[in-house]
Amino acid sequence: MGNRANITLKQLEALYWSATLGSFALAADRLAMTQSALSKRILELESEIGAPLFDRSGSRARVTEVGERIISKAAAMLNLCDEILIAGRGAQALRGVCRFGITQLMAITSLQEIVGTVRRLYPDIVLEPRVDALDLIEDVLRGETDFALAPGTSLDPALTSEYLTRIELSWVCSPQLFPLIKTINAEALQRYPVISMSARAASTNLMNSWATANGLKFKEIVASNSPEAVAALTVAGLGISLLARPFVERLVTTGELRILPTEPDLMMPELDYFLHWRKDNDRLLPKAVREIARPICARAAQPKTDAGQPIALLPSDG
Amino acid sequence: MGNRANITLKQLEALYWSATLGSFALAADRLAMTQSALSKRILELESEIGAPLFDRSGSRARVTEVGERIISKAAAMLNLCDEILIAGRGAQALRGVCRFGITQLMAITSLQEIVGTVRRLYPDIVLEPRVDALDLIEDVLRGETDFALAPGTSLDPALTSEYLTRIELSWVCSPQLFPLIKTINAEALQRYPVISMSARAASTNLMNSWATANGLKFKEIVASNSPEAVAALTVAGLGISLLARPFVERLVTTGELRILPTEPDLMMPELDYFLHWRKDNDRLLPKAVREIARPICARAAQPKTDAGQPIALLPSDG
DNA sequence: TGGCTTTACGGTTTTCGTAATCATT
DNA sequence: AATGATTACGAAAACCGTAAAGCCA
Repeated sequence: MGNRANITLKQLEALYWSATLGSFALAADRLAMTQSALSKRILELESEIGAPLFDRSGSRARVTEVGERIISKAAAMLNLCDEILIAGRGAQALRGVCRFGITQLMAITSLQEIVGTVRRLYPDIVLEPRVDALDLIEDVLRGETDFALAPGTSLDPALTSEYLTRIELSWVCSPQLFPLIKTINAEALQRYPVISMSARAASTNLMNSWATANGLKFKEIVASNSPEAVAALTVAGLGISLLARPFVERLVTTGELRILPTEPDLMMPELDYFLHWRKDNDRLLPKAVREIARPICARAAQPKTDAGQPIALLPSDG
Repeated sequence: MGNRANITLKQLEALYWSATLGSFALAADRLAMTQSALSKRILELESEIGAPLFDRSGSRARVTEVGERIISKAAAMLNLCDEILIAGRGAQALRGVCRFGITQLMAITSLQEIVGTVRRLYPDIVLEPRVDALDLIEDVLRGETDFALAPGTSLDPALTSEYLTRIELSWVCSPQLFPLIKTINAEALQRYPVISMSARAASTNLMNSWATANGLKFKEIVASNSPEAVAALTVAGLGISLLARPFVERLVTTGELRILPTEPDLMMPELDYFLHWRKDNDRLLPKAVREIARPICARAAQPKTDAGQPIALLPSDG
């Protein structure tokens, strides 16, 4: 008699996700179950453990100190469980959902390969890429996503950021405008409106600091959160815009956009992409997906032509 | 959908015990459940893992290679589960059964203190001491017991044996015989029958090799597995016997037995006690009990008088 | 009020023990 | 025959979702 307490792996998984997401509702969503069922699981676990794991005094449930100490052990157990499954069925047995943030650029250049590789190596993993330009890193920190493929860094010590690749930014305009501008300088920026990304997008920040550093001023006419929209508006000839080189490559080859040379002393800094994940996220499944995404993203966005020269295939019209 | 496989801690505990005991029946007994229920748990676990964990071709189920790889992970998970419980309720929360082998001598000198200490530190641990003189180490190797407090060593590499204490053996006889013998030598052994423990008991082995080494012969008249019985027969004056010093102390103080001096060149070797446990038994609960038993046994059997001298409180009668 | 958590309740699924069956020595 | 593992089945317990109720901003 009097054997092991009846702690369940399901309970521990509920604890894990409730803690990392900071909310029972989100955890229930992630675990594909009802808030009510999840709440009962947590309550039951607390009764088994004999101490409250969450502080419900606020509007959202916050993890207690005892809970904090337990979470790492719970995560280790869940990982061991996955390892057991792998020992029996092979690595292909990894099963579950991996949610990650990715910029539009990376989505265009690398997502297809990521998804394909994951499907091949781990057919039972379900991917949930969230394509966005904003808050990708914050989503990782909040636990919303398992990792992010995004430019820029964060100073948060809870985050690991691993360098992936450097992306060139290019000023582009429609072919109609091209003969009127020819090159980016103070005068051109004065004359033609700039179609930019949202203020919080990394490329916009970069553009602003570049402009400030060079004493340039420009008028912004649109701030969309979608690079596709910015590109479309630029194609329509409404203004010039600063976009990632790999992103505009396709439109340049079709002749819808032209790349504007920059005067040498106005060289635009480049955008550094990183793979971001929470240090405490050492679960097997997201780790496996990260390992797949890392080399693909590092490689796919490299300039495909030689020696970092600007792409030399502008169809010389006009 | 498609989340973690439904592996259960109960299933893993069933695997753990079935493997270490090498039998579903014994494991079911230890887990206080039916063979049938345990069999179903294992079957279910195998279906989750996707590979057979036991080979049922023989009469008893034997662990497969896959099973072997999984067991250590399962044990780690069970330990983490205990640690979680401890993090919530404190070390006192350790709950379960610890079964160990112990010799009669250690049972008399130390068991009470072991049980008392365990009850004080871990009120929910149930102890099952198996008092016996035989096969204590084999029981550990088979997984029947979690550890053993026993003399002698084993060469089995699966076993860890840690030195505890050295026990002196004394020749004793009844007070009626004492004036006729006075000292142990070849003549005395020729004349008086020896009441000994079973042939497989450590003290008997020691006695035989001692006799051989010294070219002595004696006639054995009883071979009991109970030192209590040997002592009783000796008290009754049926012969002389060789018993552990701490064991006969009580009977010496009551005057029921007398200790026979040994001639210096016939010094009896001493009996070395060890704490034996299986290397792969790293579960928290038996470890906690081992840590308690170790110092108690190492201390309690030490000679309580100074300088290894024979105890000097023989009531000098007749 | 609105988002989030807990409680109440009914129906489904899982789990367990008894007893019978199968297999190996 | 005897020991040990599996199957059948009925009862008990656990689990989940819907719906209603509390609770904090």
